[in-house]
Amino acid sequence: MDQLRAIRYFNKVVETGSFTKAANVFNVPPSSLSRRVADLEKSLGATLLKRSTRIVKLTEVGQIYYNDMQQILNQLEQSNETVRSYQTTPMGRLRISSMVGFGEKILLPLLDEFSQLYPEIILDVSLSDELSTLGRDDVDIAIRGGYAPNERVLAIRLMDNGFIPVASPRYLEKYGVPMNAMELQHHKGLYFKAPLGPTPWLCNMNGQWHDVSGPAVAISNNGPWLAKKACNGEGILMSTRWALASYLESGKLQELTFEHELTITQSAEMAVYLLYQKQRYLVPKVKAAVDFLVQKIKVTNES
Amino acid sequence: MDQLRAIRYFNKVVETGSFTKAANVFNVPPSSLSRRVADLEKSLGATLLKRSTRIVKLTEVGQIYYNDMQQILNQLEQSNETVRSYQTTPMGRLRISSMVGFGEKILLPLLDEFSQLYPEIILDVSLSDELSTLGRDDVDIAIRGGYAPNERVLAIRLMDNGFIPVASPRYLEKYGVPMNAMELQHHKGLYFKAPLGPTPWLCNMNGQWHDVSGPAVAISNNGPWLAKKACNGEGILMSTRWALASYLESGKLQELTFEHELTITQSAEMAVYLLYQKQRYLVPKVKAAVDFLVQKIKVTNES
DNA sequence: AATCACTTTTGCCTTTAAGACAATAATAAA
DNA sequence: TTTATTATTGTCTTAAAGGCAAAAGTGATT
Repeated sequence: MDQLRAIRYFNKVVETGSFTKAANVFNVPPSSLSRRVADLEKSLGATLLKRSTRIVKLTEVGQIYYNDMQQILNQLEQSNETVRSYQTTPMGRLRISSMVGFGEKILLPLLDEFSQLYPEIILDVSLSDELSTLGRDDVDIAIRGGYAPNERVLAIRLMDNGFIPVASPRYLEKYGVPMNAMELQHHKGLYFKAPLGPTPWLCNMNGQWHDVSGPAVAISNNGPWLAKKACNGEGILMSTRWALASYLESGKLQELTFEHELTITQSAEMAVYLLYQKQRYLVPKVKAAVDFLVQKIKVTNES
Repeated sequence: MDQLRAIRYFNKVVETGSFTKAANVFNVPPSSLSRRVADLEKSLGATLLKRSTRIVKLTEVGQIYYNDMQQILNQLEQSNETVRSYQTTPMGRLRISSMVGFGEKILLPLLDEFSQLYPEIILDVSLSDELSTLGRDDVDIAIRGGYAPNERVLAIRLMDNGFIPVASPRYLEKYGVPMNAMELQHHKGLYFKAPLGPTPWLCNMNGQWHDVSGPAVAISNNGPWLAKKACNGEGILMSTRWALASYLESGKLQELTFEHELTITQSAEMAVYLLYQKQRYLVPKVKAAVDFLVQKIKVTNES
């Protein structure tokens, strides 16, 4: 029995929920799938699918097996790709996932440049702040704020992701420039909502954490909208330096500095990380993109 | 092409270093392997093996591919086993790895009992203090001191693994009972050598770490030998409570207590952990052993 | 309750791919 | 150079998967 073929059939049946539909995908008659899946079940000594004429659904062990096989097929495909593309020119579909703010501001412009360098690479970019995206190896490169999820994944620190407080000159004129962190409690706040919740204004003074958040004027996960409000003088905003760079340069917003630095989390240092699977660095398209992004972003950031 | 079969052939050729030898394993003519491996190479568009009449060796990408495939075949086999043994009585080969001290003192006696409960399980026990043993999924259950290596592995805390200082009554008579940790520096030391190096006598006094090791009389990774020396009054020994239990009970050795507790490492709390892969808990033999060991050891330890 | 529509399964034949065996080619060692 | 060993190639046989049509099963419809 061609076990792998049987597994591929089985998986497709699960995905489509039908022998007939799965058979169409492979361009073979449904009878073939029926036989192969039956072979597989026989060889495992267990029923994987509960069939009736209308619906096909997984048994309990079928579910376990399906999950495992999905992962194995995935790994196998990746290994094959690694070998096939070994020492070839970068090409093919490159799946990149990034936080939306970073993606819009920094990644996409860089990728335009990247596309010109490697026209044979087809970019497939997803911007999302959901954390789950790298979960199941469905992406070649991910850009996230913080943490390396596991040992097989390599994390490269791209740039600082620390939040800084800013306000428009107009706002500061009207309400005064806060002289120390504690005073912020009496200022209007524009709060960025990160995937893990809103971002309070925190300040560590002499080993003690203080929440110095002022009353909220607006809360959103949309950075540009909050930035616009800040420019309008509607309140003080904490966001990342890279997201605010253009406003700071044009003078529409200005950074507030305090003796005791502000942050938005008590936990470790914030940074933007590029993540990829160690093994996949061998695939030319992945290597090209990792090298390109790291070089471009680090240079920009360190100059 | 039966890709999986080709991969199995390829892997065996790598392992045996010969098409002929590998062919004998599968009871097929060498020509079959030659053809299948050639098919595989063609489908990957890469040469995996550098052949000559005398030696067969991996190419660079062949090495990469071989590593990947070894892991994939392993996973596949485990998944198959999971399904096959689902809801059956515990049976088959169960591979257990343990630290030697713990293995001899505690694990092996328990396993004798376990064997009587589950006669269909064939035990395959390796005692070793090397850390690498769980590395590549070559074991069902591992028992180690500390740390859960990665997310797919589950760690259950079995018992405390803290080191306590002991000496024989004779020694204490002759050299005096040390009244505080600092005095230990003038006492003779028997040092256990853990896999990560020897185990100094450390003491944390008011937030400050002090190395209070005395001059060494003997250093070894063999606990019983050191214990015997301690009984002979040759010096003070630090070892785990479970390893010393019998000597303490018989009065051959007695525990030394100090205001500031002694340890052998500055890092986190020491404990013995039972490790296994989450998924594999579904396999009856693994579940049976995990449940049995946890229950037995926890009960013994908490009573 | 009976029929209908759709899907899976079974039977039978065809096609494809892997195994068997002998012969050939290649090469490291003697 | 010869020899012994090993991988490869050619040809045939055997095993396994595909194709097609008919049958069986089942949820939905009338």
